[in-house]
Amino acid sequence: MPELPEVEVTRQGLLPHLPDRRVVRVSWSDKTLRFPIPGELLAREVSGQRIETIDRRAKYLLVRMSNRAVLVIHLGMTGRLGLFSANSPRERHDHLHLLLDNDLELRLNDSRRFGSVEVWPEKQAREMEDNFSATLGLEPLERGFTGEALHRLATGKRQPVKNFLMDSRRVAGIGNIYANEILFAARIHPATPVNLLNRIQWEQIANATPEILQAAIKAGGSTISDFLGSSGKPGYFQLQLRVYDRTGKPCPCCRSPIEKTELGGRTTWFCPSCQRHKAI
DNA sequence: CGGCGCACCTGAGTGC
DNA sequence: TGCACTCAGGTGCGCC
Repeated sequence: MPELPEVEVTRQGLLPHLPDRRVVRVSWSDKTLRFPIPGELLAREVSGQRIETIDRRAKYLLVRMSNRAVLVIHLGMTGRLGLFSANSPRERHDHLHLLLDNDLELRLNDSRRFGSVEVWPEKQAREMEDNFSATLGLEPLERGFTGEALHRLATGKRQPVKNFLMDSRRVAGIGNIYANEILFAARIHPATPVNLLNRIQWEQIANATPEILQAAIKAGGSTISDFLGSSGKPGYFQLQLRVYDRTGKPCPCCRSPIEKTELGGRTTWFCPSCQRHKAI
């Protein structure tokens, strides 16, 4: 569900409210998310601590505590993280609650339970974060995200470029919606094997990616069925989607009907006329 | 190592 | 109204 823009919108929504708040009490459901919720660590490393800040790496939110422990939250397909009045009723599928010292409660709701909650204890946080980050690829909104870097990452690989963009070990934060949109913007067919892309095409991808992601963040993310920002408001970028879930609708550039296919087990949309294997 | 299929879950939508 | 079926924004495992 949430991809980089939705996770970033969540982070930015929480940022004005979390730093300097103390976590008064932590509670959690007994349901297993992707992993069991680490109750003992939450009680020991998070409860009672002050929140320093909230960062994002790939699609993970990193809540940094004053003792240097880190609460790591992934929203999976249906996760939402938001602040609520502490005495408001909890909802079905609320799995984690952090009561803050201003009578607000940070709550994680996740109906499908593909999300995750982990804690890096203060003593090992540094090492665990380094190991974690080492498994993740380039951040699309950071300086190193260049055509040249992408080209280098793809050398020796033959996977379809869409799968490459969605492979978190190479590129962080891009999921199915934005992979489709980025390749449309770059005018590249999603099935093109990465070894066939030339340097101009990598530049097109490197340029289109942050453009699309920033536009989505600005619009508050995409609310397809259930994404809500931390304020409980939906996003509006779905109104700007040009190929995702638009089978048969006219391409915004050439009016050809958008086509649907499957790649890596994920539904894939593209314009058969604007996105050809051999561009330029 | 690379790439694929599949499993993990609930809920919304569709068609009969 | 109800039932059966399909599909969904992610990730990581086992397997070839």
